[in-house]
Amino acid sequence: MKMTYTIEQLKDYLKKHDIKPSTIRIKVLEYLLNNRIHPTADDIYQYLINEIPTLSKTSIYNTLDLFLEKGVVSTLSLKEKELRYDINTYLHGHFKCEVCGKVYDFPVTYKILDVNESKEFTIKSIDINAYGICKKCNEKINKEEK
Amino acid sequence: MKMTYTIEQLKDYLKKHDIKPSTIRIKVLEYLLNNRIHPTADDIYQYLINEIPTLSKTSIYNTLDLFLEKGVVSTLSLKEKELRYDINTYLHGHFKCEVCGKVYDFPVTYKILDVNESKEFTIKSIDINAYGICKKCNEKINKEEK
DNA sequence: AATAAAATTGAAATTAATACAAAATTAAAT
DNA sequence: ATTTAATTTTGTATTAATTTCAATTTTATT
Repeated sequence: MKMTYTIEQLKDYLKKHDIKPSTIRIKVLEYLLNNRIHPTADDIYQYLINEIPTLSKTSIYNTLDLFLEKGVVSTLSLKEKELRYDINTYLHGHFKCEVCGKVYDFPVTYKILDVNESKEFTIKSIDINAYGICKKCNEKINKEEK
Repeated sequence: MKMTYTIEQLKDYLKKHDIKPSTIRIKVLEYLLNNRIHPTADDIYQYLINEIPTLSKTSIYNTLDLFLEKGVVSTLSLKEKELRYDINTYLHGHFKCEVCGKVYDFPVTYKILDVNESKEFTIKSIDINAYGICKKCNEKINKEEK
């Protein structure tokens, strides 16, 4: 894990989002900023239990719920049992490879928001999720077929 | 529930999708065609248990898994615990009202598929999910504020 | 230091989904 | 038509993500 943020930077990040910093909150934020893999609550827990031996799963859920409420993270729902969390709340799409399970980001242009023209709904957020096979897995499959 | 399909029509629908018709499959299909509310497995079960008293939840899951495999339904994942099922597999978006919980369809133009330009992924399906407040709930909120 | 407020923990409960063997039903073969 | 084989359905048990909530611990305030 790349360590690119100082404690002070992490604290400020939380404060700017109206969140009182605590050890767990700082560690969860640090994990999210340094591991942009759309982790599940359990991913975060499994990593941080090494750093905080008394850590409970509930604290991870509490922290993520707070982050969600304060707009620090968004959630992604990719037809899996587990919710994933994304520190990147800027408009972008997600692609899930059905072979390796990896989730990639992809750019989305604002024209998608044409949807918003409708007077029927007040849209607060939009998710664009694609499913298929990533380049790596495609190449692997092609090799095997030869 | 509007009854708009004959048993024969339902059977043909299944056969065309390479599914051997059975009582449960016909009833689940009928429910999906007549109740376009993006139901969960439990929604379907709760309705059909009245018609088939020995029905088991597992049969609903088996049936829906088969329908999914054969392309009769698609699933939607709306940040809820439960998966929803949609008999409309044609490209369209989903809007979930965060107040009343209702899920609406909305039209999506093909230009969204520009995403596909990317050489990185082979895209098999795309989900476009929006979240916010529906017209009805908005009007209700406005009334209460007066 | 005492008190109040907030955060964290841990155990239990909830529940959607899955696994799988037994039972029931349907189809095929004799 | 009866037996056999194949398929479908059922029911129980299990798994695992999330939630609930009271007790404990930590942090902030008087």
